[in-house]
Amino acid sequence: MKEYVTLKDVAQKAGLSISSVSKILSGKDNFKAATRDRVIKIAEELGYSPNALARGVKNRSGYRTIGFFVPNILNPFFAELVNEVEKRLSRHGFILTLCIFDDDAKKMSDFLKMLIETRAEGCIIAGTREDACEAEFQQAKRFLNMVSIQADIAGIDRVDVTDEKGTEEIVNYLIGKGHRNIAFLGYRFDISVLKHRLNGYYRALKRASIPIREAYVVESEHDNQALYLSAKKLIELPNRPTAIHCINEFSASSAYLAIRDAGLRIPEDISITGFDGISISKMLLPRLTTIQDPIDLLAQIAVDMLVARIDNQDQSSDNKHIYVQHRMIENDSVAQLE
Amino acid sequence: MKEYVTLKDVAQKAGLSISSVSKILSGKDNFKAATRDRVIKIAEELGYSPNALARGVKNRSGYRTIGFFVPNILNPFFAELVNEVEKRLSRHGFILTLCIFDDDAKKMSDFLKMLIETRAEGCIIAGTREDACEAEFQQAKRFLNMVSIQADIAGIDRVDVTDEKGTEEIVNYLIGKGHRNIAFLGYRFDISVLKHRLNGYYRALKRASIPIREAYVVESEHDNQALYLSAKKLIELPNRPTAIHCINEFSASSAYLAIRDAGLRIPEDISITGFDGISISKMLLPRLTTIQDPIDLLAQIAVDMLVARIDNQDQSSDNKHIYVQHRMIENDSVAQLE
DNA sequence: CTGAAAGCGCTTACAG
DNA sequence: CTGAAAGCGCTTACAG
Repeated sequence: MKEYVTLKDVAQKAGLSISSVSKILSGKDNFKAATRDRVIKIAEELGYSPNALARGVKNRSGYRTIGFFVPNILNPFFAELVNEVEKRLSRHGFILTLCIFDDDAKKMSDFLKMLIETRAEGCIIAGTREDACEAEFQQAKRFLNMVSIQADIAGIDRVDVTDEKGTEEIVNYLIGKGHRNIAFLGYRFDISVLKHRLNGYYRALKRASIPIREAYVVESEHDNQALYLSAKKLIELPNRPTAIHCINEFSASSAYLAIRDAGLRIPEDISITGFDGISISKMLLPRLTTIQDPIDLLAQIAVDMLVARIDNQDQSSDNKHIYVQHRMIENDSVAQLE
Repeated sequence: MKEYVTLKDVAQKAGLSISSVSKILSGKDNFKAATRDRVIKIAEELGYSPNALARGVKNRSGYRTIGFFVPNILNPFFAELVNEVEKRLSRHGFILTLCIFDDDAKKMSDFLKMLIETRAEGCIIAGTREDACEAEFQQAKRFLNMVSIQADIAGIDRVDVTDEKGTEEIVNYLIGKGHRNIAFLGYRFDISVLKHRLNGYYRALKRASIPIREAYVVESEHDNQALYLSAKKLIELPNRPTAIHCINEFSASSAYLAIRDAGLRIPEDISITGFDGISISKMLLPRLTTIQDPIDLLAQIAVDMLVARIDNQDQSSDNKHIYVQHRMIENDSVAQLE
């Protein structure tokens, strides 16, 4: 550890008491301008920098930090979310510390522990797996203000997208275009958001009396390679689907790649739809028909709810659960059948 | 601020002294198993969580944090970098706190101040603007171990990509394909990395005795929209370039969009090249010919250098400057002229 | 096996 | 206008 100058050092050099220097340096003056200026100058010369830890022991006059849990950051959805959340938190004067937990429950619980011991003010949890660290999070509620963005943690404020309705709408749209062999790519049973999206898919099929085919619902890890292989598996099915709805655009982009590599065309051979509305998917050709969710709104609501809790403006004991409305964007990745 | 249980509370309930409880709870025992167990149980019941700030005042037995400065996180290059850096730091037992500074010098210097006051162990700086907060960074060297990734800060360890050579190589390649009207998209004079890339471009042109056209070097802010408009400007030039080398793939993707929207084809009407090798650019169709730089290596070297400084394994007073080798990836975005 | 005391760096009533 | 004293929550020699 590097050497730091303390109040004592400054006081010594200035020939004053520690408490006087403390008051001067934190602007709680009543001192002669001359001595004040002198002290400030000496502090600067010596390179004094207040010890935020010591300060923080007594009163949290120091820095206010918020932890942010994201499953990964390679999916641009989360990168955009981090961007929006950080921007807003820093505007409120908070520091963001990031935990990219990446399916590692130990990492999550270590980080949570650190937030508590370090007396952070709160945390935001995005898209965790179901019951990952559930017990730890429940305990942490006593110490930390918490809100979640599309994550299933009981008893905290929460903001969500209309996942089920959104998926239902776009699958309905596919059905309206004459598709009946519709696959569902990227499912993971342990992520609650995806359960809702899957439900939307089921509901749409049911309404149209289309039987559910197990082979059409493909589970997959959420990295590029796994998604690519899952898409490939779908394409090679004896009963190849005419449309694939992807649980998000990160998955959709892998599907594009797999379809292209198989020598097939979108949408002539296979139609594709997605979910999220992240900026990179504008790169996809043909343009992707998708469900857009407003990432900036998710971030804004989450941060506002959290700040209201921290400031005690919101003291209600029942939890908010806010749904943010999706919007369908029709583009060129879906063919009309027949 | 939430209520926390202290050692005193535990001691009281256990009928022991604070110091005894402290020793027991931090495992520095010599106590009867019975009393130890009792204390641990009481601590748990009460929900005791040690105050890391108080601990940290004396000795940094607590949490070790590293600050990471990135200009933005919407460019997947930086998202991937954050991912790699975070993964490695957490493996070394460090917490990452993130500053997305986004051209905001005030935000940078506030964050730097916070790192120092909070007694962080070091920081990593990626891709800053030239002389943004130069003075502050120089001062901070006294307190913080620092390394940079492609950023120009005097007197610290540094890792870079062979930017100039890489750009020269790919522009040479374009020239070899018969191109002479080659534009350079996405330049910003205040980012030193881009100066090196621009130099590579100039050198290649010079070697082929191609005169430099000012209109072909387009400055642009680095967000999607600005880049799109800059690309558009290039396309509409009376003397339209036959090839555009983009300073990175984030820019290239905007160029793709602009070209497509103008009703032109890649590479038949305009050839495109990029720089970085980020995963999303695999989505581009036709596949982008580009210079790949190994992001994981950049992160690894930066973290290793930083950790060596923190652990005092590296005490050398002269700074390392490591170059990581680029690699050209030939794909389908460049046409052979004539 | 357990505790009293001093100290980390700072702040904040309370005096003078 | 300035300082002595107590305290924040914890740790660590030093005693016993």
